[in-house]
Amino acid sequence: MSPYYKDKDQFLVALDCVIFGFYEGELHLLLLQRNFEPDRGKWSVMGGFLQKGESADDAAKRVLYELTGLQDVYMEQVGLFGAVDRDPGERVLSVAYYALIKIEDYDRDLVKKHNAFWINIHQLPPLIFDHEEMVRKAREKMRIKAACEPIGFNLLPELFTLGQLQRLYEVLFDGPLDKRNFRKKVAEMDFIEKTGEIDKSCSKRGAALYRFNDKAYLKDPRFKL
Amino acid sequence: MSPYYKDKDQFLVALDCVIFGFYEGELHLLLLQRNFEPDRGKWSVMGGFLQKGESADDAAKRVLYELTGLQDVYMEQVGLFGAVDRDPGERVLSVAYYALIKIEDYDRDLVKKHNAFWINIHQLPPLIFDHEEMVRKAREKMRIKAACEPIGFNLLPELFTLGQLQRLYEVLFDGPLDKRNFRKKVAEMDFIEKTGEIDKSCSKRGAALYRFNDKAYLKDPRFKL
DNA sequence: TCAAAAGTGTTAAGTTTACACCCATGA
DNA sequence: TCATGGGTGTAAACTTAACACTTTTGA
Repeated sequence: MSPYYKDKDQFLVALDCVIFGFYEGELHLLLLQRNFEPDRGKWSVMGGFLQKGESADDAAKRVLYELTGLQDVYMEQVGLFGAVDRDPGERVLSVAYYALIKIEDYDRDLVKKHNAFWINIHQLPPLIFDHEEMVRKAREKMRIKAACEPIGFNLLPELFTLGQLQRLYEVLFDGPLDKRNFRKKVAEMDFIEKTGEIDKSCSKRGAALYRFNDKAYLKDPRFKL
Repeated sequence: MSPYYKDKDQFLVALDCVIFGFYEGELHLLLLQRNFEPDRGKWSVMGGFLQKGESADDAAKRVLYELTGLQDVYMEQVGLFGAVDRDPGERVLSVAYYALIKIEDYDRDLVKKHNAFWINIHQLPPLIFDHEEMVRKAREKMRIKAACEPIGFNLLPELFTLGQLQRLYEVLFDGPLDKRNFRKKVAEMDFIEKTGEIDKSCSKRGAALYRFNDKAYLKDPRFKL
């Protein structure tokens, strides 16, 4: 180490990943029931340690991959959690991220192996350390982003109905939306494309399936629900 | 160290502080021209290293205090900057913060001692490492916050004119505001109080001085410019 | 006397909200 | 046949944007 830095303290740095999924009209988090110490049996978000030679963003992707087998996932940093006693065992800094995943895609075996479960966001158990604050901040940050950028589509399948889309935004913004007003706005966004296909699973009548066209969005990025 | 953590890598952690100030109708940053290695002579934001036994937030306050002599300053975390090669000398993680200070309050001697200068935000020199990205993200985060919470007052003196306030928000939002519309909105916010005092320094005619009443704001926090 | 910033209301345009009924189908 | 979610338009309320002249006073 260069002399300039050599008398400075060094720290363990963890990555913690708040993983959002959407199914059955509800927002869920992928949480681990720890089968290892410390705090065996308690609930936490998925974490791991930063390693020499990897960036924080890469480490967060690795941690997500280890649990879900997914790559190229929408992730954002929530921030650094740096309270001295946040981990009672040892001084550990943690960088929290959130991820939005399509819930049909993840690797069931990996998740089972980690003893992880999808928990409805309205029925969260107590979490270890400062993980509840991480979840709160992740949700808030995601909500703000979702209000002005079309990130919600990362939580939906490739093809989705307007009913699903509306329900997603009702859950994200935590309040009912008017169906006609909602559809009026969607119709104005050219990057939300009707595919011609019909979904028969959600309703008896069947509903038109739509797709988010990210190239069209980049050409004309006007999003506001 | 407990056995569970002992084989994990450890990291140097820096704090970097993007310090905003407002005077002469312009937004400025307090930047250091480094008179020490590495990168002597180059420009950077104020930084320091995290120490054992202090939280990241406390360390950021310390770093700000060391440069300005100010305490109880509005600060927000921008995020962790964790690229592997961000500091070419050594692997150093950095947690960036931004601070909003009343520019008439800081300690001139400390600033001089650190070889720091107020630089107009539109005339920034190249900065070392990833400090330009820190500044960009800090500005963006501050802008978003300033749009829905009354944090701008941290950049103004206790007493200010409506002209100063409007100019501040024009600078923050980077565009002209209509004077009559602006004043109409300010008049609706009961926590922006006319003091009865008159400022004669900004104009020949004199302008009414206002004050931000934070207790009144907490009672009825409706802010939107 | 004039330059410079302070102060003051109204109208048009645009956006948001509220609201109710028919449709197609599987059970 | 009925319960379920899909699909559709209009009018009122509200918000935002545009706009010009008078006042005061120090230089």
